[in-house]
Amino acid sequence: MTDKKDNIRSALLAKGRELVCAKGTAFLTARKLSEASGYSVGTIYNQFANMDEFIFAQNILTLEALEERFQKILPDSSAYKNLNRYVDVFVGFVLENPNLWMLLYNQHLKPEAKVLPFAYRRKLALVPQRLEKEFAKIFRQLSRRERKLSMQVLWLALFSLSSFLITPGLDNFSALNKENLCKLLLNTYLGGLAVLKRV
Amino acid sequence: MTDKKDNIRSALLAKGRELVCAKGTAFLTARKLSEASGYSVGTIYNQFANMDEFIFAQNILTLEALEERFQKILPDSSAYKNLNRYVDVFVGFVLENPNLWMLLYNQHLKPEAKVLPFAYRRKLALVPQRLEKEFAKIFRQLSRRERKLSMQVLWLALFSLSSFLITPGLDNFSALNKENLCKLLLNTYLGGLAVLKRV
DNA sequence: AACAAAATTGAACACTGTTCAATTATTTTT
DNA sequence: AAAAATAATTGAACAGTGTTCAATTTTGTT
Repeated sequence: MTDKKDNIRSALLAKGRELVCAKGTAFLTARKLSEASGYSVGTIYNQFANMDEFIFAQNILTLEALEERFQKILPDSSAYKNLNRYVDVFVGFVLENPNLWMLLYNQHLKPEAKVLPFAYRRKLALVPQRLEKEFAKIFRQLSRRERKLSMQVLWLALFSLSSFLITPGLDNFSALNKENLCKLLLNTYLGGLAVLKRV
Repeated sequence: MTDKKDNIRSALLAKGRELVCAKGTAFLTARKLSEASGYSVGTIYNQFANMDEFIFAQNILTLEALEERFQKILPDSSAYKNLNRYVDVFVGFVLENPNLWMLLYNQHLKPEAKVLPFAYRRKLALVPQRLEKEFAKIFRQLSRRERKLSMQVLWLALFSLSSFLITPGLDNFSALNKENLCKLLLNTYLGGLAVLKRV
């Protein structure tokens, strides 16, 4: 019973993922998911409290897929190189899965979504935590507080910037490819920290 | 006739602005605007091709209000101070008008809105243009191309970060107030450019 | 005053998320 | 194996969304 329930849940998530990837976030509606999956609208609401919860479940899968890519990275002795590699992988993932990432990013901007679900927030926090480890190697002299702050600002900037990477509006910036956009931000910021904090 | 038409247009925009400011972007619907303004739904569509166009007209007003604040700034001899002042005013405006800014920012993330209207893009471009003037004073040695690139990255980072300033999700970052979040990004980035480009 | 032109209207259409009584399927008990 | 109890699934119905357009009302002209 729980088995079958999970199967339906998984099937819905898989079909929903397919829909989003192929046609975009606007196509992820209860009825279209119902049609595509073969399950009725009511069944969707049996498995998920509402469509927002469905999207959060989807976003957790997205973050897990990103984590998998991070885990494949072979660590270098240089923290700078590692950070650049992380950003590379991050941007690569976002650009390869624009619609899934849009689905994720949009949730953050919804005025209703006062507080993001715990499970989702936990998964999301894993990304900057990875960066932080390398970050700490470079800025040992900084106080714990200062380091955390600087890292948070960097991550927020990269994360929010990621939304623009998958927006047609960015196509004006033809001079610079999108991977380098983020790496320029990263390295300039790191350089600034190094000089301003005299590390 | 054109007079009255403009009056309706202005009245609709004013009421819509009121609605957004008071109740949030979700309350800006054709019917609610119709009720609040006293004009029928059809009249709204007589004045604006669709709700998106209404929102763009609204966003242009928002950018003009921001421009007004910029114009009030007394220029300093230090370009660094001027840039900090601009960011101060920018962040201040965003925080004082969170719902209007949300309305603006959201348009950029809509997958349908392939290309933003020319009039809107022009207004939006005015903001980084202001920053660029001060930016150029500091980084004279940089090539035109390099300067433009660095400036674009900085502005994109600040602009995208602005969306987070008005998101409840950012409340975790209690350590740092939101004004300083952006100024930390600004000054660290400027410091990084200065050292990396040996200016 | 009668006509012509323009502006305004709101019911109607197709869509959205969500609910919940009725149906169907499954499990348990007799 | 049949009957009863329980659980899962359904889709019509409700309230909301953007948008259209024939019918009405208002305005301007002859």
